[in-house]
Amino acid sequence: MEKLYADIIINISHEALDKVFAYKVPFSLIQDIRVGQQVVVPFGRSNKEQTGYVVNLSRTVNYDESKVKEIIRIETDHVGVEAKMIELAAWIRENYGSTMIQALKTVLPVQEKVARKARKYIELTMDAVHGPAMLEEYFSKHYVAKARLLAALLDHHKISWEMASKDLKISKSTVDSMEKEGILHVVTEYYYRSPGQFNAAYSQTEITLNEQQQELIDEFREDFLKKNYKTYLLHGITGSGKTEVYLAAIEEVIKKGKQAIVLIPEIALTYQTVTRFTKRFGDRVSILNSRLSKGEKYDQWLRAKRGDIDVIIGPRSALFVPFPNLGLIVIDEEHEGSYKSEQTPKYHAREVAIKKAQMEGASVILGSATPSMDSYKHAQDGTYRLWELTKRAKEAVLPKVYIEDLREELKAGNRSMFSRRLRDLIQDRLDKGEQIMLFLNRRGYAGFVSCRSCGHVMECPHCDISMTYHRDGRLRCHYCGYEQPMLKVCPECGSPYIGTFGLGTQKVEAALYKEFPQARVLRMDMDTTKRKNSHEKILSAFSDGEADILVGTQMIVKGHDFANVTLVGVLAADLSLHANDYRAGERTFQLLTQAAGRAGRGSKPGEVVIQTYSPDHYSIQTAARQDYHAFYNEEIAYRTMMKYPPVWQMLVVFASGEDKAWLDKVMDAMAEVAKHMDLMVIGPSEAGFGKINDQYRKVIYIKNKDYEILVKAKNRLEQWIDLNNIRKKLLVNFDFNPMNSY
DNA sequence: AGCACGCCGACT
DNA sequence: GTCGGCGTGCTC
Repeated sequence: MEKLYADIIINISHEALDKVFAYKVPFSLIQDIRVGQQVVVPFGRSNKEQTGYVVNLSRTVNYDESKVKEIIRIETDHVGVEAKMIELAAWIRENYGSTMIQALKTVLPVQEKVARKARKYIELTMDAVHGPAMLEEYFSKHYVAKARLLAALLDHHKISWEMASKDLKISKSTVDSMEKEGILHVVTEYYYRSPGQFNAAYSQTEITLNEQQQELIDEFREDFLKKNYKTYLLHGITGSGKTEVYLAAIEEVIKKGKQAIVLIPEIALTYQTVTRFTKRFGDRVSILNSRLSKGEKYDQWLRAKRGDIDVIIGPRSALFVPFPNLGLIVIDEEHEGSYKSEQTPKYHAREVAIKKAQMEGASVILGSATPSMDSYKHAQDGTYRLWELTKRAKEAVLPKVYIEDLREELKAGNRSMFSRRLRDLIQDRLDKGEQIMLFLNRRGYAGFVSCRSCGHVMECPHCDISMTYHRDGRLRCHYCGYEQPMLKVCPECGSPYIGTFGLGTQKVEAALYKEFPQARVLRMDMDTTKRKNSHEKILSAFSDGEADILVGTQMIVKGHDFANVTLVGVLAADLSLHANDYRAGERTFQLLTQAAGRAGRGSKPGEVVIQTYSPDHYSIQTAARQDYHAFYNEEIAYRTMMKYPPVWQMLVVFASGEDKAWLDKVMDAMAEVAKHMDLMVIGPSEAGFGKINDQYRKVIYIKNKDYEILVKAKNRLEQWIDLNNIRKKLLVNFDFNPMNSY
């Protein structure tokens, strides 16, 4: 039998973990060894037994072969938290395409700054009477390091490890030997860095459920007690009280001594949402978000592992919090694109959650007012249990929605960005002292710059994408950051008539000041929310009535309740409708439905104005009627016809590199490999942005009805890539059922 | 992290 | 010569 080697990550939780060590697989283990397994290996000069994880298997080693040791045994009975995580990482690697190290890094927390969570002290244990005598002895024996340390300890009793090593230049071996002599003691004080910004008062208020909600919870309880762990899709219109259902389900799970993970899109991870959980579960809840430092994140991880908390709330990555006895994973706003990772492995949190729940015996609740096509199809198939909440909890009525055709506005001589109806309604609300939200799916002051004479668009020389005009008079590329001053004449035809087009939030703000000079306007977009907490500040200012109109991008439509908002305007629904990927219709429907749901959350009825150039499009029509089922039926017909997910499955092979000829050659060859597997192959074609940072980019789309077959195709291609050493010159990525366009 | 190796001063 | 503290660097 051939020789086999394994790359192994040693399970010492330290920086040294970030490295693989090569070991030989003994003949007796060749049959059983697999990637992701936990093994015991001899490590270091003393050949101390260490636990490690198999990260890769190969026939060759690139290390001095005489120094390669053999694996001692495979650890089989280990069921620790880490082992579960490793298993999940192995699944992610297989199903999304990445190296085992990349998969492990997504699943295990970064531990590089762990040391700082603990303060180490050196404390004198020997009594003060014997101390000076000991010091004398050290001096006489010329034990300089020991004497130095003891003298300091006699003075201060307790000194920090940092001071001892930096100021006194004491090494660890000195401390160790003195500890053995019984002179001192090393104290490690651990403390949690608490994120602490959501310390809402704990008030054990009973959750009051309406009849519909209660039925669902009864069903959940029954399934849960029978250990019948399912995935539930909770489809509830805006304001139908999905959060109450989550809270009640979590309560059931905690009662049985299990823990819950709550995933929320980062953008919706706000004070309002988190407070509802902290009020209910007090300090047994913790929060993860991107604003936490690595150390803070690690501490939340540790608290979960130790059983100090029952509920963790966070974005996608909170999925990997190591609860000892997981009972439930809730995914709120499950249709959100942010649940799909943008980095390799490009996993979808929903799918990983379901896998994890299956591995650990837990239930999953997916919640949304506008479920993703993928989830709703699973619910229709019966793979998920469909729960529908149809009643608005607080007797609020659905808003009245107007669709305004912008083409008609232009014909009528209205060249403003506000339709006549929207303008009238804004004036009406300003007069009544009610609030308005204007929603725009774009950021920045204005869009691209083009020539009005010849139509030439100013593009980034490195990225093939149009540059954006900024108010400081410069043109910038949003992809690579290239910038240049605004041009005076068109580089193509020399015409001086060049200018900015498109619609940005700043432009809307300016137009509002012009048309409604008395209105107080707040703007919320990427630019105004860059600073920490600025997001919260803007929202609370608006909530407190410090402004009449809130103008913003997507981020204003996510789950914020403002009782006094009675008018919502969508300024250009087409911006998301004509994006060049197959999910554009779905995204537009979701966006419009959510935006419309913002109007009339209080006692006053709301109105919504949707401005568009395509008033007859089904995404816009069905969103206006808040009719999810009608939208689903239209959309699934389109997906079926076009062989798009979720009806068909799609694998994107993306590659980029400097050498265009080589890229072309490799992509053509990979397309051939896929075609030989009898798969439907589209491309290779140039990516939407054919060149970014002087790297050429190409994609291949592979489609099949069966996901498993695409996984096989990915494995075959990975094999081919390794065999031909493709990764030396090209970056190759796999993406299943992509959420964004290439 | 843990551990062994090797340098160097001190003592018999 | 030899003993032992102390600092350094490596671990497949």
